[in-house]
Amino acid sequence: MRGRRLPRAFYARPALDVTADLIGKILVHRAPAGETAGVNVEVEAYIGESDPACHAAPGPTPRNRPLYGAPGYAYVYLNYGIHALVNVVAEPAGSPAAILIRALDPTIGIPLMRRRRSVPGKGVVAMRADAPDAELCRGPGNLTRAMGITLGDNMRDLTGGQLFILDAGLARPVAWSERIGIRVGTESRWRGYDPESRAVSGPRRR
DNA sequence: CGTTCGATGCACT
DNA sequence: GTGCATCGAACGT
Repeated sequence: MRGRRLPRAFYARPALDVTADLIGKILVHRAPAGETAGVNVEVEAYIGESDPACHAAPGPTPRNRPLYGAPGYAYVYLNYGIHALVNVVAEPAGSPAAILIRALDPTIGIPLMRRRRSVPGKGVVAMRADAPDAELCRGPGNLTRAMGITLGDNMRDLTGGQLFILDAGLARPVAWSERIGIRVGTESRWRGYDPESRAVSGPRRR
């Protein structure tokens, strides 16, 4: 896997710019079990205390602390008591914003991803063995499971650890829509995705 | 095709 | 005690 690790400056920009530029970049996780990686094909921005769907909406709390910190760090939290969801902190420190990674096009470590997904967990059903590769990282909860990303990765520095994002020079088209799965803040079309990828979550399948 | 619903942990009120 | 930035099985049409 060739490419340049995204520097802090990439993340220290307006969240929507980061969101758009994240599509086509490669999320990499080097774990003891092996390396996994995939191309970002679906991401969502959560921006500021005025965004009711953003975890910063209630103001600073212990949980959302990473959002207020420096950009280029991971924000991982437990959702529905079951899924670890991974975000990338954007914008300068003090401006709470994050981009949720919702789907990847798997490129490296596919057997390892398949192995992880095949293990049933708490409230999680094992993925069918005959499921296509595009299903491995389709959806934010599925993606962290396949990549081996856990709550222990919260606040990890994406510019200097085993979890990082690579610019491999891939060009992917970007389409925009409303964010998925939220009950407030649905007006904002802050979901960016690659309309040509089959790994994108949501109702559009085939 | 569509909608409903249970599993599960915890931050926040 | 309430409500999730989910997932997939089970059901209805």
